[in-house]
Amino acid sequence: MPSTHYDPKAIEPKWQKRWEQDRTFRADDASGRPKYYALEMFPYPSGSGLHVGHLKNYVPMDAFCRYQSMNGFSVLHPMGWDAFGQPAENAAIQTGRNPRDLVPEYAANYRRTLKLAGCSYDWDREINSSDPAYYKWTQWFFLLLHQRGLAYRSTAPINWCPSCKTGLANEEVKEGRCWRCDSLVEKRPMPQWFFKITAYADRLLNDLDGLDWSDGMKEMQRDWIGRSEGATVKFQIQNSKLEIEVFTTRPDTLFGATFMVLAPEHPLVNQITTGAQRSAVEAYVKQAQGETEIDRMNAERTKTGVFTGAYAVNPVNQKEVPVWIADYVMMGYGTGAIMCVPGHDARDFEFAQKFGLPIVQVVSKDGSTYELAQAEPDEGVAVNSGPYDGLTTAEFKRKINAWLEQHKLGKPTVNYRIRDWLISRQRYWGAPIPIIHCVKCGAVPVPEKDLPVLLPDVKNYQPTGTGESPLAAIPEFVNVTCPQCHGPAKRETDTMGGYACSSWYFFRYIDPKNQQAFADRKKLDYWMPVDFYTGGIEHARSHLLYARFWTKVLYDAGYVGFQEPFKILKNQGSLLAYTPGRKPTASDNPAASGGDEKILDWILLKPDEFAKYPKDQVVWRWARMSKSKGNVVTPEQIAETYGIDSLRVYEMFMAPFEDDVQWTEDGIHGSHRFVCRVWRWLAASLLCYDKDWRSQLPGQPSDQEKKVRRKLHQTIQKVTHDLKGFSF
RNA sequence: GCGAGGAUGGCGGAACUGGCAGACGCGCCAGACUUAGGAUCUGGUGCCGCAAGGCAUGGGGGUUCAACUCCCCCUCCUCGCACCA
Repeated sequence: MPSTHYDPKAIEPKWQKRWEQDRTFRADDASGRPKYYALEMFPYPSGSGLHVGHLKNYVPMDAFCRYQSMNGFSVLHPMGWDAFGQPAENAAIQTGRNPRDLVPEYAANYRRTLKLAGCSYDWDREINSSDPAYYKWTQWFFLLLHQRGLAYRSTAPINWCPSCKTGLANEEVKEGRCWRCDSLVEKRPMPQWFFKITAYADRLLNDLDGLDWSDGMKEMQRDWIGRSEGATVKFQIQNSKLEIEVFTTRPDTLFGATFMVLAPEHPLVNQITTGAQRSAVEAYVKQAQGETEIDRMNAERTKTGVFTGAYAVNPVNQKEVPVWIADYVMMGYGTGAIMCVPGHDARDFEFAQKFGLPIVQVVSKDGSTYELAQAEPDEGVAVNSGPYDGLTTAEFKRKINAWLEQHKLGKPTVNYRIRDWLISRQRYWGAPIPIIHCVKCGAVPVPEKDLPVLLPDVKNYQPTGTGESPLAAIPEFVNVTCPQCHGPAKRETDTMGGYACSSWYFFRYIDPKNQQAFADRKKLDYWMPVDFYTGGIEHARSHLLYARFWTKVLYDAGYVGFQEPFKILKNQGSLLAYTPGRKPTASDNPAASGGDEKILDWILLKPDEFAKYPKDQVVWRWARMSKSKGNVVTPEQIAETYGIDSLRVYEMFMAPFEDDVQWTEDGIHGSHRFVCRVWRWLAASLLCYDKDWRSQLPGQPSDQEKKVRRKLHQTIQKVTHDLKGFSF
């Protein structure tokens, strides 16, 4: 009989121990029950441990899993560690210790806190992506992609973080800065491995329609894939055999193309530039090279450019059009060259005005011609377009595409914004790329039987900055024989970026100890796909895109029978803590004096600074809870004062799962009182509980009894409805 | 600029397919218990009004017996992308 006094310190350890002993949350592969796979994005273990903000993700899913389990589902709810990659390695570098030693310590700490928080994980399935038994299969995936022609090596200018000293995928660059350290990213040409995610662009786009994800999330992926339909058109250089190919979404405006612009890096620039213009062009190219990505991408900037001296011929009307170079054209998109229609494109209009280039109207609202005060990008009726006058934009596009194709001057083309996934990292802490470079045979994949390629244990793991990973300094690792010709060869020394590990981890939970395959097919068929996935929105364009890509590759190769790994996805809001900071001064903002730092509007005060800082100048704000801001509350603290259940109630209840929550001590106090009240009420009810209640039911219930029963069922209905909607 | 989401008491937020607006928590008010209360418990609490009653879901219009919910216009907020041709 429970006491009417609520004593979490007696209740919670008792049950946590029981769960541990009975392995209550073990997922059964052969229960015969319908399955439910619930997953939270696995964390990278860091030294600062878990705080109550992290639990905002884990606790609601935990409650939901318990509910599903009580409803008869066989629930798979696993946990593991995203232990390879920059986050873990940077943390290790900061503490001056080896990530190999740190990861297990940190993981143990996380595991302890999650158990304290009462989370119902099947710990028998715990995984660690830096474990050779795990990364063997990460390497196997590399080989699978390689075998299917989806992994290739290329020397192209890539994103380079000068502080982390490694190449980065496009998805790891935010506003021109490194995702881990915020440094401005540079361009460096280096031989690197890429995964051909662009080959899956259309499928990644189309299959979004069937997913139960938020509109915002799907839209972010659509934007990132960036499909646009148009045409490629060839322009002949006057008095030359050379031609410039452009991509345009508006082939119907060809008659209004009065000049062309090439990106400064375009390979034809050097060949077409005339003697008179050479020095001006070279100076401009040099200047453009010195600019950072962030300068280049700034749309507010006024247009600059230089005439190459060359002219091209507009294929539809044979008019000569001058060819310019300008940095508003990006080499990485389309063909790196554009035809310019100043009448109907704002950027071209600005450029034409500045350099006195002709502006011709070819689209009209009503079929009449009039003076253009600005570019008119809207669709309409063709004018000044010879035989096409009077056609609507859509008709014109159809006809001109056919004409271009017939005369071999162009063709309908689809372009994507997404680029291939750069996977090489010049860093120690990752899965070695399973490739051997042989002078005779080229890049030879390591035979599957030789996997895993073990990451050597080294003292010095710091990134070198030379463009080579620290592994290049280990002769025993580097010097091998070629698997094909058995001649001397050298191992690839780059490692894979951490996103490789997280692109398939949800498969490994299904069969975490399998040594013959990444997971058993029967088990995959039972458990996959993930029914409900939660995690941070910051992975919208990276992890979630990569994982979908790899799943489709597995499907194509016949390893799985589904094409989408995550049916339902929700992104948790953050936990915000009221945090002291100060207003920045001029010296905090080097940007104002031409530096490259971000402009700051608030600088948080660490606890020691806060103690010294004049109180009347402190500015308080709600800021995301994090160890680095010094505003964390730990689950241990709350467990001590109120008990974990009060914390769990608070985190689930204070706002919808996807919204931010402001952490207040008053709020947790209220949740605690609520839990106390429930306990007291329940304990009191149990005093009058009659086990034999069924036989006591009256044949004809009184009105009072009917009311009680109605209320009971209304409550069941409401609670069921709320839980199913992940609303607490 | 483009795209997505949002706006409900003093505060966080409920309200499923249109059907009693404001669940629950904070705060506030009153009472109980106390030497004491920044503890605990009980009750009350959208706004105006003594009351009857009236007014209320960012603003304006519309559909409907009925609108927080659907449609149109506007304002503001948050997030994402941003010279992508």
